Amino acid sequence: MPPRPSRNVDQLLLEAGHALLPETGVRGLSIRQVTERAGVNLGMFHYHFKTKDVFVRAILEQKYNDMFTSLKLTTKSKGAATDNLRAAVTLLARWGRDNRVLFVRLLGDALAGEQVAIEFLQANMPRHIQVVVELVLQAQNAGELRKLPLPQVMSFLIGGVAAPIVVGTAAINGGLVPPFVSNQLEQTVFTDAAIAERIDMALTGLAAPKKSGAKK
Amino acid sequence: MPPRPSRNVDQLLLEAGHALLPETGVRGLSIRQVTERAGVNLGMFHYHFKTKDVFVRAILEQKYNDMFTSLKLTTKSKGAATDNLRAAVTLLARWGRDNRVLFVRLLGDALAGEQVAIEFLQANMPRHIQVVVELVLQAQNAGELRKLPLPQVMSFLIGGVAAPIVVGTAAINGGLVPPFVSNQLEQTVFTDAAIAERIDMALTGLAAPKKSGAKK
DNA sequence: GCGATAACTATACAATCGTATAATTATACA
DNA sequence: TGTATAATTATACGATTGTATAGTTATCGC
Repeated sequence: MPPRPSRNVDQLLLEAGHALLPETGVRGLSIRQVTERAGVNLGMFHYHFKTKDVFVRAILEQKYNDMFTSLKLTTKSKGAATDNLRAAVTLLARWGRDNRVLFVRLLGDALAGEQVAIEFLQANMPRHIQVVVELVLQAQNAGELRKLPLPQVMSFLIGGVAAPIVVGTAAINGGLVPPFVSNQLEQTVFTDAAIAERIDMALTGLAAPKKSGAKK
Repeated sequence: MPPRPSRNVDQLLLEAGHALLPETGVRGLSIRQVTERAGVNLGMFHYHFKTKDVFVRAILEQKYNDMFTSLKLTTKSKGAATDNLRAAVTLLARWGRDNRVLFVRLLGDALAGEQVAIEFLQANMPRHIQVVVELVLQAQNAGELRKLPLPQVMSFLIGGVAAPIVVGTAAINGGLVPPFVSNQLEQTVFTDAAIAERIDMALTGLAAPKKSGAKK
């Protein structure tokens, strides 16, 4: 029973999908566009993946391995709680920056109600957020941070640290800003130093009204 | 020359558009859906508005009057610069909260590359942002805030204060969170008190390393 | 070389979209 | 009362979408 050998068209399709998805988002991704880019017959899409949902899910699953496996957050209990928190948030923020293009697109898709994007974020984000939550609680219990409501703390922290990356990326990708502003953004907002600075500022704002807070 | 009197179908269409746009966004807005909701023949759409772009622009223009005219920011030079900044940011943040549903949708549309949404935000946002920029510069020159790069300051300030509202709204609208979490969000993130708290935290983080910062 | 079998091609279907237009209707004035 | 005229209707065009399928092709074991 020897059939015709595969030309691995499914791989070509997935590669084209990886290239196109960050540009177009889920809703904007056209099957014909994918097959054309892959240099493959339209029928092969249905042959391998049946539906667009399955295809996108396959792409995101591969993205997951590229993105989330590089994000290893640990809750070590050594040292000051705030320092552990700072370390975790730093890792998370840098990871968001390094994956910002796809990440912003997924956020946009999820915001537009795209189910498959929502599911992906819902499935993969909370686990890592939870690490930060626990570190925040530790820092609060240690008296290093004020005991504000968790949603308030988390959204302020993530908003202050990560939102600059999101809006900066969106502005650059959307062509809203001229190139020299893009460079300025990258140098004053995207760098490790800028991230660290924002984290320090956020933690200072969240710090308990002690004598010396969490200044750098 | 007495013609047939109008039944003001254009008004009905605009009303339907106002109701649907925040739910669907620009791209998701279907002309047939609009006419159906307005109880009006499909042809009337082309008769009154010709194209979807014109229609959406008309809706946004009306929204503008509802939204932006209620936002009057002034740069008064009385009192501490930081206090003026705090007042302006407070107004801006409350305004964002009050218009959050449409606002988040427009952000999503713009993020998805929808031209008409981009133009609307580009045309109307910078003017109000500029007021904050100037107040930040005044506070920096007064030595009340550290002289960090403007993009860093603005994105941190707006991110920390407004991002919680945006993500909270998106989460609620997208049905990502159960109702009791929605209530929790609204009470710990959306209230005037919560906004004021975030602004204080952000300003504390941005404050010059003086003896006493901008604590409440 | 033959044939079984999976890979592949060409094409079509049904739905939805924005847009357009020819025909019909209802009115206020002559 | 007839008629000019704008408002309204019914319908269609062309493009694009995701999905499906009948038929063709190339290969390996025999």
